[in-house]
Amino acid sequence: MKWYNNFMKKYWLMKTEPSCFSIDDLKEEKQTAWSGVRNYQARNFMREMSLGDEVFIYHSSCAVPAIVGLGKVVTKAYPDKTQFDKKDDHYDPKSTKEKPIWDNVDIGYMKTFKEPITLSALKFRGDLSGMLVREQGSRLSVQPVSEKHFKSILENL
DNA sequence: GCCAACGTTGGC
DNA sequence: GCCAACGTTGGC
Repeated sequence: MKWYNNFMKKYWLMKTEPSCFSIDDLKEEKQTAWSGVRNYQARNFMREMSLGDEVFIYHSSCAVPAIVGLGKVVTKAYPDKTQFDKKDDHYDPKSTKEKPIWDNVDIGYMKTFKEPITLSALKFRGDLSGMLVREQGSRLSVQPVSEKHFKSILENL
C-alpha cells in the first residue's frame, strides 16, 4: 500500500431492505448507525472506511432492486450496540462489551437520485463490468466500488 | 413464495 | 481441516 492511500477517498455500496430502512428514512434521520451487519466480510469493509468516503445506497429484496441515492461515511467503525441488546433481532450472545464482535459506521444522507439505477440497468451497462453487485448470488451487504465505476455511475445519472 | 447461491456451524 | 447440514440472502 502506498503512503497516500490513507488520504484517498474510497467508494462503497451498502444494501438495505427498504421495507426495513429506506433511503427516505435516511433522508429523514439525516444520519444513521448502519447497524445489524452480521457478516465478517461486510464488517471488515466497514472497518476500512474513512470519514468522507462516499456510499451508494442500494435497495434490495424489493420490487425493483436498485441504487437509489448517495450517502457518506460520517464516523469510523465502532461497536454495533444492537449486538448487546437481547431484545434486538441482531442480538449476538457470543459478543461481550469487553470483546465486541460487530462494528458499524454511521452514514449521512447526501442525495436521492431522480431515477434509481436498477440492477438490470447496472447489468446492461458495458462500463460497469466487474462491478460486484452485478455478480450472480452477490450477497455481500457492504462492498467496495471502484472509483471508475462510482464516477461512471454519477456521470450518467 | 420459490429456490439457487452463499456463509456459517459443528460433527468427525 | 474437511464437508454435510443448516440458515439466510436476495433476485425473480
